[in-house]
Amino acid sequence: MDLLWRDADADPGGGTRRGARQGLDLDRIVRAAVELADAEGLAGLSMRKVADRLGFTTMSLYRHVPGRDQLVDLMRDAVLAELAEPPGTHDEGRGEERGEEHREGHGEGRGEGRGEGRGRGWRERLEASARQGWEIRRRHPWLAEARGVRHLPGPNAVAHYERMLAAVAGTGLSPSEVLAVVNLVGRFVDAEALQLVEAAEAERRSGVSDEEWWGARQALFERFERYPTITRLWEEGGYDHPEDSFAFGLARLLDGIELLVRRRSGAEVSDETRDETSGCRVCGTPVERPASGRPRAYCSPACRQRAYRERRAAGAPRTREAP
Amino acid sequence: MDLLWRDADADPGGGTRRGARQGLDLDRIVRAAVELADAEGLAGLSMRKVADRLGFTTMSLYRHVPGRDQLVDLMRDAVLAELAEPPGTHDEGRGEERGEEHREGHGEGRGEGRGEGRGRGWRERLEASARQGWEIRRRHPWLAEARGVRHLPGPNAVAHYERMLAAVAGTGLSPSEVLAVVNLVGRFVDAEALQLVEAAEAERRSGVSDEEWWGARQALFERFERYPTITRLWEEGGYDHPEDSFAFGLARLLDGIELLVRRRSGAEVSDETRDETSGCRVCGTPVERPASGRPRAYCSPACRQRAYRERRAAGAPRTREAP
DNA sequence: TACACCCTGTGTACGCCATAAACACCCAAG
DNA sequence: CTTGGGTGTTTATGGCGTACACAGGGTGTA
Repeated sequence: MDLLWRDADADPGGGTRRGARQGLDLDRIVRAAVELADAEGLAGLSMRKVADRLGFTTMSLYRHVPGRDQLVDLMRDAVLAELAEPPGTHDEGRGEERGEEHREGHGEGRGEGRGEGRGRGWRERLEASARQGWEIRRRHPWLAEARGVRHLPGPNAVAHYERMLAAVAGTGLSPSEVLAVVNLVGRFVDAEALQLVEAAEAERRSGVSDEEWWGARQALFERFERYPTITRLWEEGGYDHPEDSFAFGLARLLDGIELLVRRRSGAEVSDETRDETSGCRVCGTPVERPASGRPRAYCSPACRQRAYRERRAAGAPRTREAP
Repeated sequence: MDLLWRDADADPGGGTRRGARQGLDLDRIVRAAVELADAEGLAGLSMRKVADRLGFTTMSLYRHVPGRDQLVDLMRDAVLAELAEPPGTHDEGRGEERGEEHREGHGEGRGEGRGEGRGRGWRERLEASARQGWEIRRRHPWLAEARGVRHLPGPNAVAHYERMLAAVAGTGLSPSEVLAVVNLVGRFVDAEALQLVEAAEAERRSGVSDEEWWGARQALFERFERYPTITRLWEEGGYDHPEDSFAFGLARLLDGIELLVRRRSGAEVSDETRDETSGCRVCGTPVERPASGRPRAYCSPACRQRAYRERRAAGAPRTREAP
């Protein structure tokens, strides 16, 4: 914990920090561990291997890190630093290389959205955060494996969390709903990344076991005659050109969340929220914008009326039980 | 693999199966292992402990099971047998006790839906499958942990998979979309269960480390002053009465999927699909049913018109390429 | 300058894990 | 009776995290 949050504290540089050479060092350890985990997965990470990689004995690590679990916590946060700032906030040019290739598929039809202004749409921002998390997990798949153990959030993790919350906080959802939404999306990203790990793992253990694996698979698919739907989908080629499961899932998820947001607010939509939503405020049906005049907010009189009724009735956002 | 799928094969009962007492036995091993994992999690499962629990030496297990991984595969499928049949298909009353308490919150407003007929709604069926998976994972949280390793699906897993696919297959989505939807929901259930494991794990390691843990938490929350949104949500009580994260997530997910289904088909809605959707066929807005006469299918003339236009334009249901 | 101390790195050791290999037994088929 | 396979045991190997005692060197103080 102290180690995780030791940013502004201590470390004034006055110590023995001289030749910068052979001293073991928390950062060196963490960096070596990250490299190792990148290459061999979290299961392949051992104190021994980390120490070997640095040319020290195993136990030397324990002078700097309490134990393996805490090392993983540190690795997690070290890596999460990569998304520290969505490039474009102070921090004069340090010239890092950065991958920066994302934003490839972009879900479904839903237009690119021209939101550029200060507020941007919550959906756009939430999606961006999710994609950032996804990119990081593609570079460091073990991040997803590090779930399940005692997970102390570091400063970078919290910062990312805060950013996601901030994106959703302006939607008019209740506090607990905001949290639920962000957790949901976060878990989705992790779950998706876990699938990556699974695939990588399978690939690593390839070679000898691969034929056995595919033999089993083959035998399996022969048994599948009993399962009509699987067989049909197989024959129709559903497995040949699979969807991009991350993009697909994210789109569904955001659609579902958007529906909730619409249902909840529907009414007091300030213009900031408004110009990013692309459909009827009530039901989400895409609504054709007239050639001239003010763009329509509802797809139909029925929806407009419904919105009015809700505005009348609801008043308070039903968040907590009123006294 | 052979072990996993050894259902209808062999085992005619003609062997040495006599006193039914002290022989080690695959089923006994698997059962003991499941008990152990239920109690201590997958990490606490070791060949030694399983053997000890049965009163044999460690190595004796290897006479019946190739290794730990395969044992886990067997455990998984053994446990998945609990959802073999969604109670109500032949199988004369065996009088199992069964939990059967679910269906508590049921998402949001969305009416109970009276679907009882043969087809039932795809959403209802998919949701039921998801809840089944969820219930099983609440009984056996290690199921979620067993992801990530090489995962050979057993007959029960495949049966469940088939059931979910069948639920979605009638929606008019493309084959790859059907697969993506089912995978998405399946992963969601697992991810949600993983969170359970995490909590349980934290609870198990309680006692001494708990104060340290909460101490850290406390110190953490003091740092949170830097994060305005987190602080605000905290102060507004969002963390005090959290949403049921499974129910919430599932509702969002299904909403998103339903939107896709509507967008895809929109048109040729056969009556089977129809009487389960509770809202406007196009936009999903809840539509009040008139006191007398045929229930309305659209919330507004606009939506009716839109449906008509799409019906004109689309023609074929675009599910598979027509000859 | 001398002494003490602490910080860091090391070596050894323990207990846990999965599993390979060789051995012991018992029952049934030849 | 011999023989052989199924079954359980013993012993051993190599990997893991980490506790503990120790060593050496730089530093603060006398």
